[in-house]
Amino acid sequence: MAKNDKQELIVDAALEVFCEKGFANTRMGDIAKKAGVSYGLVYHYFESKEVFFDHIVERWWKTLYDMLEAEKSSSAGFEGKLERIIRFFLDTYASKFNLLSIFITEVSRSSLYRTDAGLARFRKFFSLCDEIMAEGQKRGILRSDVAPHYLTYIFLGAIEAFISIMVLGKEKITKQREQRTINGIIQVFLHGAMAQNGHGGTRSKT
Amino acid sequence: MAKNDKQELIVDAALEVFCEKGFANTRMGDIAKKAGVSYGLVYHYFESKEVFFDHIVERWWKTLYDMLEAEKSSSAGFEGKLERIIRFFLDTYASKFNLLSIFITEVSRSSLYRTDAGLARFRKFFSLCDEIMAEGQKRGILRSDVAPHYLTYIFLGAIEAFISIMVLGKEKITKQREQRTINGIIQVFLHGAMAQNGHGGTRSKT
Amino acid sequence: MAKNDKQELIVDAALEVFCEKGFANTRMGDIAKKAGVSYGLVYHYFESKEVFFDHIVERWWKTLYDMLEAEKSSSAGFEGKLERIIRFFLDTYASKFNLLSIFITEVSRSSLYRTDAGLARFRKFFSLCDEIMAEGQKRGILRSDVAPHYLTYIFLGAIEAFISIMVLGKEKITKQREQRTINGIIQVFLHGAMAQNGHGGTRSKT
Amino acid sequence: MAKNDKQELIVDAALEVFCEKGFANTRMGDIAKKAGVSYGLVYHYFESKEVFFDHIVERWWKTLYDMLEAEKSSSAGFEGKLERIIRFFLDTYASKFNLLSIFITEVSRSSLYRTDAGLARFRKFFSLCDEIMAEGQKRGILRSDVAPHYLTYIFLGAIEAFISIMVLGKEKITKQREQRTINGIIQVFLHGAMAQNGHGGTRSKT
DNA sequence: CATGAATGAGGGTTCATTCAT
DNA sequence: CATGAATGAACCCTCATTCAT
Repeated sequence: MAKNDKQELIVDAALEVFCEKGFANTRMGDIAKKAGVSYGLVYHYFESKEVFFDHIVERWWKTLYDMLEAEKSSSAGFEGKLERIIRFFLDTYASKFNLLSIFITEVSRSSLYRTDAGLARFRKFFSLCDEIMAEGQKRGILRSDVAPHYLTYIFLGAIEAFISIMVLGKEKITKQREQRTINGIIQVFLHGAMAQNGHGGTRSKT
Repeated sequence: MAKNDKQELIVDAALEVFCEKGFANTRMGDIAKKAGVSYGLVYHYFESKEVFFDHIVERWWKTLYDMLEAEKSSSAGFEGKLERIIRFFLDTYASKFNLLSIFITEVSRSSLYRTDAGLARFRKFFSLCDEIMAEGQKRGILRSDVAPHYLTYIFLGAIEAFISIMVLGKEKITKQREQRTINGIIQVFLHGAMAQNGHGGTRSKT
Repeated sequence: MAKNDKQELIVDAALEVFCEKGFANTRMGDIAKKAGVSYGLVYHYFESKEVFFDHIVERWWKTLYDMLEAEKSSSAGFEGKLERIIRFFLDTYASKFNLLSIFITEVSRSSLYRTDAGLARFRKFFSLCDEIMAEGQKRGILRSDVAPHYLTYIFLGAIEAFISIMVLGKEKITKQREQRTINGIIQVFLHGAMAQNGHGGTRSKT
Repeated sequence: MAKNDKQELIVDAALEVFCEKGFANTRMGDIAKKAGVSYGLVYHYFESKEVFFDHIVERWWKTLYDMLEAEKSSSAGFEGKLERIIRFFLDTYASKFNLLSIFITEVSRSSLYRTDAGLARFRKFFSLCDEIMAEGQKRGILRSDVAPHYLTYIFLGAIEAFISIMVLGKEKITKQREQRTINGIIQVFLHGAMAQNGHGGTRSKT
């Protein structure tokens, strides 16, 4: 446990530093200093800077996949799935800002991740969402004249844009704002941005 | 003219190398070599690697702003504006892949750009789009129960997600695919992803 | 102790190289090679070439100040004080040639030291000597119709000229020559260069 | 004449820049800019930075030698010779500060000048003064129990110390101060720093 | 004479990584 | 486990110098 304590200490420090300075500008020494451990101990646990970073990112991808898998398998209502996906990101923003910030600024489209492995991670993320969209189509909830991955791009793109702006501006999030954001995205995603289509105003004022 | 030739040569080489390797992994020597000029000449034109990169990025931001300003001021139909915005990105993808790739992977959310100046660039980009959306609301085309910047996030987020996937996968784009993408985004953005709302299938099969 | 060993090794090597080539023509690699350590170790102990040099120079100034402070506070005879000051420089010349050579050629009047801080160092050096001269005046030993700092300039100027010539010519110094030099400076400084003033020949033949 | 104009313009600019930044920190471009000429023109007149600097320094040495030769050959009174030597430096300080500053900080003891040629320049300077001192001894004015070069060191050392302090502090010089300085140096040099030796107060209050 | 674009060797500095203690 | 001294390859940048125009 003492072992894991130190290791966790280092990981937490890394999250902070990677978030604050970015991968390229983070020194292994910065992490050690922030964690309050010696220089070499970081190398005791992680063989290299890159492996260390991958370790962190990998954990995040897994969390993301797990969440999406859960929604996919779930028998819950479709709109609820969308809501939970959005809420997942917003909750993570509130509780693990560093992690989400790293994901947005260093991973999601970084040139660091323009390898086959990186592309694969990314595609799996979108694929899982595709399947949820396809299921929505099969259930007759979503229109079928648009390919499911188009729906995915629009839905995830919207979420990412929101999160990105929040991350870059280090904005605060409140429960109220969270709900407004969820409603806004779902409203427009499902019913469109056009006026007078008869459902826009019924749900909420965003 | 001979003067600008060399400088342009260097800029083109830089676009290629920055695109291929990313800012952090680009060596000034790589750029010089690719441009077929001496090491020092790069510094004759650009005082540092960072300034050089900024120069490139700044030109891009200006192009982007100009395009959005033009749409904002234009008296054209609203849907046409949306279409031209999307088309702008897709055309740039086709004609200046390197530039757009750099924008996506190194700029749009990069930690490099998490400065006040960087944030300002970003906000101006979103702001201009906000104004177009607000105008759509005033014209009665867009629903008014959603704040304009929400619409912006969804619209631009969708475009960026499309472009990102294309950039990461280095995908080819055809005229046909371009049109399908434009229609897809506009359809879902304006009319929503839901089935049986009566306008989805009329425009095109995507 | 092993720790200080390496550091001391590097400092000694630096003294040699700075002395031989001067600050501007000294390469950090030269120092490392001369010390028999790796390139990076120099930077482990000293953050930059300039800081390293300052560290060396600072130690020297301190030694100099300490010596002058000691003479100032001492209750010894005035002529003895002058003699010990001169002897201090000649002894340092014999035992730490490199250090004194660096002081003469790189510090004492170098443009490197034309900063406020550099000027302050210099003035403190002269100030301490001023006080000793002023004390000599108060004791009635030195003439009072000349400002003490004039006396300082002449006394220290003489020492520096001697040392400079020796440094530039890399001359050997013997005990005999040391004593002759001390006598020569003191004789002329105290009794003047004129003939037939009745005290020139009594002390020694220089 | 137009030719010499440009050349002189460049030399003057060089004096300013070398004085302000020192040899090592002066860029050929700085000189060109200060002179208001193009980069390459400096090279049209001076084949290299070092040759350029030598050219400047060489002119100074010649001026110095000429002055000392003139005093040596002159049949004027000995004390007048000393006075004119001191006055020469003080006048140069007033009229050609840059030149004298460069001499003090970059030449007189610089490691740049620790070559055989440099040492030779220096020795010739001292030698000429030696001869004047020897003549003073032969005339029976100066004491003969001290070797002439000792007298030289003390006399020139005093002058250099005065000038150095003035240069480092960029001090102003007035006619009055000039005379006081001359008297002070000559008084102490000739009659010594000791009190009650019967000639201190007769000349002036310094 | 005059310009300034072009060259490229060289130097200071960084920092991931290793390893003896 | 833990430390931090030690390594050295790599990279950005400088700037004296050349030369075509």
